[in-house]
Amino acid sequence: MNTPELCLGALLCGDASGYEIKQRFETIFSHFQKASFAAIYPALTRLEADGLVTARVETQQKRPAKTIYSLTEAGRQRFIDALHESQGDEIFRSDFVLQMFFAELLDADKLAETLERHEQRLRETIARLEAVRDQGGHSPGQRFTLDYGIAVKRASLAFVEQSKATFIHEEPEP
Amino acid sequence: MNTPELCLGALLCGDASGYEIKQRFETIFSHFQKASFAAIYPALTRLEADGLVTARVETQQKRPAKTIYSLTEAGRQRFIDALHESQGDEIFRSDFVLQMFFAELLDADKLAETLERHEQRLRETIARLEAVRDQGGHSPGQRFTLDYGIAVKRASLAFVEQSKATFIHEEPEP
DNA sequence: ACCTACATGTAACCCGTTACATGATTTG
DNA sequence: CAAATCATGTAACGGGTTACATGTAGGT
Repeated sequence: MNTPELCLGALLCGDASGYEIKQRFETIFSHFQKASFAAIYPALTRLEADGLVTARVETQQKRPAKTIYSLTEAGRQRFIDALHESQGDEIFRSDFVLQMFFAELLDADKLAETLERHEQRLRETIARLEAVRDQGGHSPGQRFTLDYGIAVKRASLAFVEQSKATFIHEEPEP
Repeated sequence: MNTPELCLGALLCGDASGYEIKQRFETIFSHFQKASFAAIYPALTRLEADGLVTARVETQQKRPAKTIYSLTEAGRQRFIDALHESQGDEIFRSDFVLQMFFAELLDADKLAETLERHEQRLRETIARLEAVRDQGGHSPGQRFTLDYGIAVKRASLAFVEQSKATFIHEEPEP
């Protein structure tokens, strides 16, 4: 799925501006999809030209005006079609795992930092997902994605914690 | 890490042709990095021009001649530097998780197929990683990446298997 | 004074993918 | 006899990123 299609998906959760769509990518979608402003804004312009969304401008006091987009019926259908056509492909690329593959070539310091940082990130991701989950109000599908993310990240964390000793040999403080 | 840098890493495991480098991406690197022929071959040409690898042609009977690349000391150092500079970034994008997020919009059939297919893929990946691991001869770092992959994929599989009942309601065969 | 949040956009660039082209040999 | 494996490459295209540009309001 490319950015325009993902924007349709984001709008299925309710009308939103480009800025707000980006926020959805940072919260509910954050652990399985990404999109930048530079991809979202042109996508929305295009989707409007194609009749898949409609736009209206909302002026605010004390805030810049924003353009709110709504799915049209065609847009809704387009997204559902795309969902059905999707083969469920996944992309995973990890420089962390690459670093560990070549752990023997890393300085002891860098190796320790790498593991530490990765643990940290996993803990942050888990905390963020739990926070979103605990807000409640999710459909079973949405709930699945949150719990799935939490389960997988927890397994990663457990494995890293357990393997740490193999790679890091505590030195007494001088 | 981009394709040229990854090729240096692949060559750290021993001299290889472009074709053989691709095979390394399909086996030992397969669960955390990807590279296509169309990215590898130009990368190798470039690396040679930059003095990071050397090339020699090896003729074979009954097989096309192949160009074997070897890391130079500069190439080896370049890769180690890149490893140290890496922030361990990860990219994960999953259309499967997206489909599950919108599970309520999918046909019962498509939903069942989606879950089934994902389970299948997870089992295949686990089996492939176990096969590579059981060949033995890996450094602790390499071993970590294999075991990490297996641990994470098993957790995913367990979660999907356990959640299946929530989404699929077995209908008696007509 | 400075940074963050809100809000939208463009231009240049990079990297990688898809598809194509070629050709021998082995396996089913 | 078709398909897969071995082996290398190019050309066109597409998609997304980085960086830039602009401006207000509110918090530290």
